[in-house]
Amino acid sequence: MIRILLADDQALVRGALAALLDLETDLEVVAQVGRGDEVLVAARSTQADVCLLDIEMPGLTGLEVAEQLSSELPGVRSLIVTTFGRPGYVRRALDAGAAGFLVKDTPARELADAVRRVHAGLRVVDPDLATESLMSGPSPLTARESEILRLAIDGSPVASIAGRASLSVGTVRNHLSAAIGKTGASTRVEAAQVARANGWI
Amino acid sequence: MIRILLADDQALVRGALAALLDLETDLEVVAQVGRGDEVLVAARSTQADVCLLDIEMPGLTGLEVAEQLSSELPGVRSLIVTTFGRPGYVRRALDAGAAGFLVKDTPARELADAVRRVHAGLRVVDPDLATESLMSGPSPLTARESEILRLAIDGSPVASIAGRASLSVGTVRNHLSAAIGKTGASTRVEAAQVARANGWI
DNA sequence: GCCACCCCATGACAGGTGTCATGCCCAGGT
DNA sequence: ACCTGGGCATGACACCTGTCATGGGGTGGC
Repeated sequence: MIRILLADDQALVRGALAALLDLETDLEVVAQVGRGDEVLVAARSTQADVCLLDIEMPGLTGLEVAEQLSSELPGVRSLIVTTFGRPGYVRRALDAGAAGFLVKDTPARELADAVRRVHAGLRVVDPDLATESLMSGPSPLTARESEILRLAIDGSPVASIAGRASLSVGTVRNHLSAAIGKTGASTRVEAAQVARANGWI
Repeated sequence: MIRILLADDQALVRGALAALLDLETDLEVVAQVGRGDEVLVAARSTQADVCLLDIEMPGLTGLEVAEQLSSELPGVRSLIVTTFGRPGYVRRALDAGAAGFLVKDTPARELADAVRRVHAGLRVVDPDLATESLMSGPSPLTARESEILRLAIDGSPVASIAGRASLSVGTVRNHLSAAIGKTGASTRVEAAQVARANGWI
């Protein structure tokens, strides 16, 4: 019997996935949490074998949780299950020690198999996504550029970004200009969206 | 036996919801589709009683589908089930003839009840969302302003927006300026995001 | 008919933005 | 020690943007 922990911030999706997995006789959902920072303790106390992690969660992201799990509970295997198939996410997930990566529009019947494969020690990655991930190499952005882009994505003026980043307006403009060049965009907002679409931020 | 049609673009979520609903003895999922424009024919051919509609789908949005259903198949009742609890969405959903509105972070056990209530002819609306929807009145934006904001949300420069809208740059700037004023934002991108968060676009 | 409201457009102006050149500091590699 | 590359900053410049005033055309309500 494979013991599964479900982490997704949408209760309805969480419950539905539980119903789906419980249909399988060799799978058992032993815990459900709605926040990233609740996964570790729940995984420990319920002795879960496999953790299904959404990426976008309050508290910690699924990627951060995967990292936490692989260092704190190396026996537990993480499977990222997320809405967004951003190329960079796959790389970051595997770097974080996740054993698999599925997008939510894979057929429902494949989920149980993916869990079994992950539990058996195999890597499970959406084939389309894997190739796409290899195509669009690693992030070309420096750490600072990524940080500034995250602050720029809401369209706030440069002065506000500079304030939040505790940098001068000129420096922020330079980082943004560099990011705009690297992403092929023509405004900072476009650049931020390109970066997000690629999973670079 | 209540006959249910599921429309959601994420196959995994769709399958999981089907598993959840099929646990109930009085409910039966008779069709699953991944696109908005496939709902009508599927609902007709399977004689569905209740349609669970996600809002964000390729083809047609759930709101458009609800409108279609209420005019073409008045006997079929629509229940909007979506990730985003934007205030304006509730109003638009009910205006479109939907019988209910649920966000995906409601507890899983409530879904079956919601389906039964909708089938019984009752309205089902998330209570928090209902009040929030009443608080933030209808959209203050004119049709043109909404259209321009939709084009502005990706951060493209005004000239590009003007081109796509077949308007002069000055006119676009005026519409944007009006929208910025009405939304309380300070840039067009912020204004577009405020409008999206409120379900105005 | 008149008024209110919206759409479209133009022009002018202040301030914001992206680019570029230049320079300093610091860490890592050779 | 030297060089390279990133982070940080300044200043200058052209261009883009948001605001405002103004005007013409259309539509619906009184």
